[in-house]
Amino acid sequence: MKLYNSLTKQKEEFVPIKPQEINLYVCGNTVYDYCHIGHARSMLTFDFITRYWRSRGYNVNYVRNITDIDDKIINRANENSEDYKTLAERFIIAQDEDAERLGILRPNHEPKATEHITEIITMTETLIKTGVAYKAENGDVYYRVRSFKDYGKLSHKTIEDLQVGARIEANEAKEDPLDFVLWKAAKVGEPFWDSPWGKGRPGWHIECSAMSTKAFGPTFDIHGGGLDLKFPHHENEIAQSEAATGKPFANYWMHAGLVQINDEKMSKSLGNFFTIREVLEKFSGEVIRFFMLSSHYRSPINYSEETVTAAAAALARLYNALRDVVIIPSTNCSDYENRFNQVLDDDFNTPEALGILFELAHEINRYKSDDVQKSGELAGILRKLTNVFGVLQQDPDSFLKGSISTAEVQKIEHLITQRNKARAEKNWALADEVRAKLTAMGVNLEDTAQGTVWRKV
RNA sequence: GGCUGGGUGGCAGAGUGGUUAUGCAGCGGCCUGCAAAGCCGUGUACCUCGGUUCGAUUCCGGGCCUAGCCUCCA
Repeated sequence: MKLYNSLTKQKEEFVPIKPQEINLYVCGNTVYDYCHIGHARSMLTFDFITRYWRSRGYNVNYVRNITDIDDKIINRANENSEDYKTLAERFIIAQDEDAERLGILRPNHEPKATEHITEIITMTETLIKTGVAYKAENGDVYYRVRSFKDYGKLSHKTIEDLQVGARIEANEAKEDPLDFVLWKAAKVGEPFWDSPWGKGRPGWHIECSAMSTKAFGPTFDIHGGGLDLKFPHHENEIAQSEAATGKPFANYWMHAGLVQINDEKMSKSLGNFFTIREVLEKFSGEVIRFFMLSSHYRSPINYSEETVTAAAAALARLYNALRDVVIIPSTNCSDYENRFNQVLDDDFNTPEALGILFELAHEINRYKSDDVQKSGELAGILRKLTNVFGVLQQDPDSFLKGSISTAEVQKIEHLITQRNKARAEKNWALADEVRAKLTAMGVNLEDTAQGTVWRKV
């Protein structure tokens, strides 16, 4: 298995610390709003990776944290005159709903920052003792970036590089503009926890260091997250954790590419984002999944109605291949499966794996009419492989017909009956007229040997 | 300005030192009352300039363009 490691900027042979066991920590969301499709991409990427490794027999311990205390949460709660905890809980529920609709499996563990205050304080104390952190006059505790000699090893920046761009903000009590906050002194009216430095709350970066260490110990296999977290968040995590424990932090770093809108990064700060629930009004979760997995996880992906519509058409082709085939479950390892695993073993090349799935669909279609056994077996393989993608597990007919009301189905079927009657009478004009009506309703007809079948386009 | 990526056919998107990605769209054919779906066939695609090589889209160097990071962000 080859894995691209952001730390070394190379594909490396992946060797877990314990054979067949993988400890994976991924930065989750700050829960102050609904998730957008950028969050979806990150969640989907690591969901896929987890599913794939499990299919290969690895025991994956997947931990994805929840940041439930943060400036943005506090601000939003104030705006709403709502308790920060209530707000966070609300959006955690929303996130779970969104994830479920995208077919994202629950991680093994979802630690919350507010449940790790003790660990955070302990780690911060250690850092102060070690001399890499200090309490400033304003009550904040900062990390002394220059004290960590490897600082920049993940983002491949030097202290000098960073210095040029560093901004010095007013009211900051840092020794150096590069330093970052570990503990924030509470302002009036803000939620707080008691600490050796007074009432306050944790900085963002230390949360992940504390939670990952709590979950896995000082060193673990993989740390993941969106590419935008590489600097400063992940860089700071390394600085904190390695200074505190004296041991290497994560062995491999994986970063998911960003979702773009019109070739520009989508983010809340730019205001050009779509929430998962907005997108789900137009497309099914399965289509979104398929869309996200159709480009490589490290590449940027352009979200637009056109690109997702194309993905929907492609997925429909796969379902179409499965329609009217008696699927024979695949038990042994086929050639297709070997190739499939081979490309995925190369840093999760999902687009190439998809190519194999389409090849399979093509073969199923070819054998459909004259070798039912063969096409059934191939269909079984297709079903097995797409299970890893988390798509193509529905009944083909249900997928192709979409989720529509029984009343509408009845209406459609009534029109089809009408048309078939006209066809039997060779009244082509009427038949075509009825079909035009159905087309207008978004219904596509296929007259097959077994009768007329329909689907939503 | 510095640091990372990327520039592939109409679009999306893999990959490779010489031979088909794949999907959508297009074109011709089969099938069909006509369609649809499917099948068969079909595209002188690899930013640019040099270098290495028998041969480069693929390796190396320069240039141009583009995205991300350097500030909260999946």
